[in-house]
Amino acid sequence: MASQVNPPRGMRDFLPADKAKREHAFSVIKRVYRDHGFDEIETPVVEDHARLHAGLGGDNEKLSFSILKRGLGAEALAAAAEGGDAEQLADLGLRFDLTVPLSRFYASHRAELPPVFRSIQMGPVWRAERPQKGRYRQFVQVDIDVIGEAGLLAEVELLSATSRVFAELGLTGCVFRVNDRRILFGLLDHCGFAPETHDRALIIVDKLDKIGAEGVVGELRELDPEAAERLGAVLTEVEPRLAGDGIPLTAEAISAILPEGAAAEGVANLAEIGAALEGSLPEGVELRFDPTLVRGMGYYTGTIFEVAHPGSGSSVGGGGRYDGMIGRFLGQDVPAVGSSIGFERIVDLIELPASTGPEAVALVHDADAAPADLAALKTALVARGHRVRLERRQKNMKTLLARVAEQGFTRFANVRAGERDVDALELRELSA
RNA sequence: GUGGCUAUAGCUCAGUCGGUAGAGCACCGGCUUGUGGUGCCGGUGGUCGCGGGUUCAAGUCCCGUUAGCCACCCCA
Repeated sequence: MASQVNPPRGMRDFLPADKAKREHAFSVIKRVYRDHGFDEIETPVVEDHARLHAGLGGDNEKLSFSILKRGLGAEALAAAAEGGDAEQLADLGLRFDLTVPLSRFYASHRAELPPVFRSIQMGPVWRAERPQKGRYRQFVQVDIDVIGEAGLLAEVELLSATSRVFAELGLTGCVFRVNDRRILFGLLDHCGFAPETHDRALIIVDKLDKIGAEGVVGELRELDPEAAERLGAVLTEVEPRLAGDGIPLTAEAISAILPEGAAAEGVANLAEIGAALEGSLPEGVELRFDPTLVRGMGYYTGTIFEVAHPGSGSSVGGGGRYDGMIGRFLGQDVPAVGSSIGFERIVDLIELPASTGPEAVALVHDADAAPADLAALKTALVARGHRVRLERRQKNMKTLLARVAEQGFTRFANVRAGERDVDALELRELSA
């Protein structure tokens, strides 16, 4: 095995069939988002090391790849080694998400952008994680964001566009689990958790689907036994509902499951979003309230959501409102909501639809056919709208024809040496 | 970062109790077929992931290492 020629760990090469499927998904996503009024932008794949480590990326910061400064000499290396500070060797890093770069982009170009800016970003990001199924060290993210809209219209636009993407890709059965950070914090307050325990409490609540209500309460007791019991009463009621059909995103259903008077602001927000989206969601997409949805990123301030699909063990998308983040770069708070699609994970779920374009033709020619004749025949067929592939005749026709059929060719013609008339070619059916 | 499984020909895989490696497919050649999707015969191709160790002898047993897969953590 020539392992030396494999791509770097956790990164992949894509063969033509893989690439075709990825491009299909890519084009569907881009078209739907553009149709919904979002504009595509692009930023560099590297950012300042300091900006990537400004505390906005959560755990992802620790997983970022750093780029060595150019022209480092022996003295600089020695100084860094002596100081024990590898950081001073790197001034740039590969981006680990698209949200930090977008915030920088917006702060930089605000004057040239509309008051409410709707962006599309599609590109690779890097994380130095241990690779496994559905998890890579280089992967593509597709983000849309609405910047400058404080009202929930932003959430509504985001969710309706994103749900349409899943529908157009043929991914039925998607469930959007929605929550609001204010509901989470309101609930913790209401149960009596001290503010300084909130972050730790949320991490525990996030495990509900893995360790169950009892497990969560057990861990929460270490923070505050009494508050843990109060929250446990809520979770015990919530848990079976989540396992069943879920909780609809309506004012009645949300209020019914939460303690009276807890997190009114967040409840109203979600209820309005649910009402606004009713009737405009595509078929096969469900909207559900999930009070245990947390999401890891610390920068979320309001609505948060995650997309689940029965064919994938992990989420295929997610996002939320992060009103404080751009202010970190701009010095002035700008409201923002973002949605990210797990491109690699949905590519694994979709099928490439059969081509509906003009027939693709393989010209199987004798070895002694003149290049000039072949070029002329090929050009003539291309001009007629065909996709054309030249294949030199080989001993095993069966293998050759099976291969071109697999590559999407639907017809083939035998070309003998001296053949120059494209109309004389017999285009025969190629069954896959 | 933690743990488990795996690694043999270009591909998919056999290889028993340790005795220096095999099949199918692909590829090449000859014949067959003859306007071509057939069949037969033969051939090329492997530092058994890499490095150590045990042994008279290691693909096989042991240790390390690298990579892949899987679970955890976290995430998309």
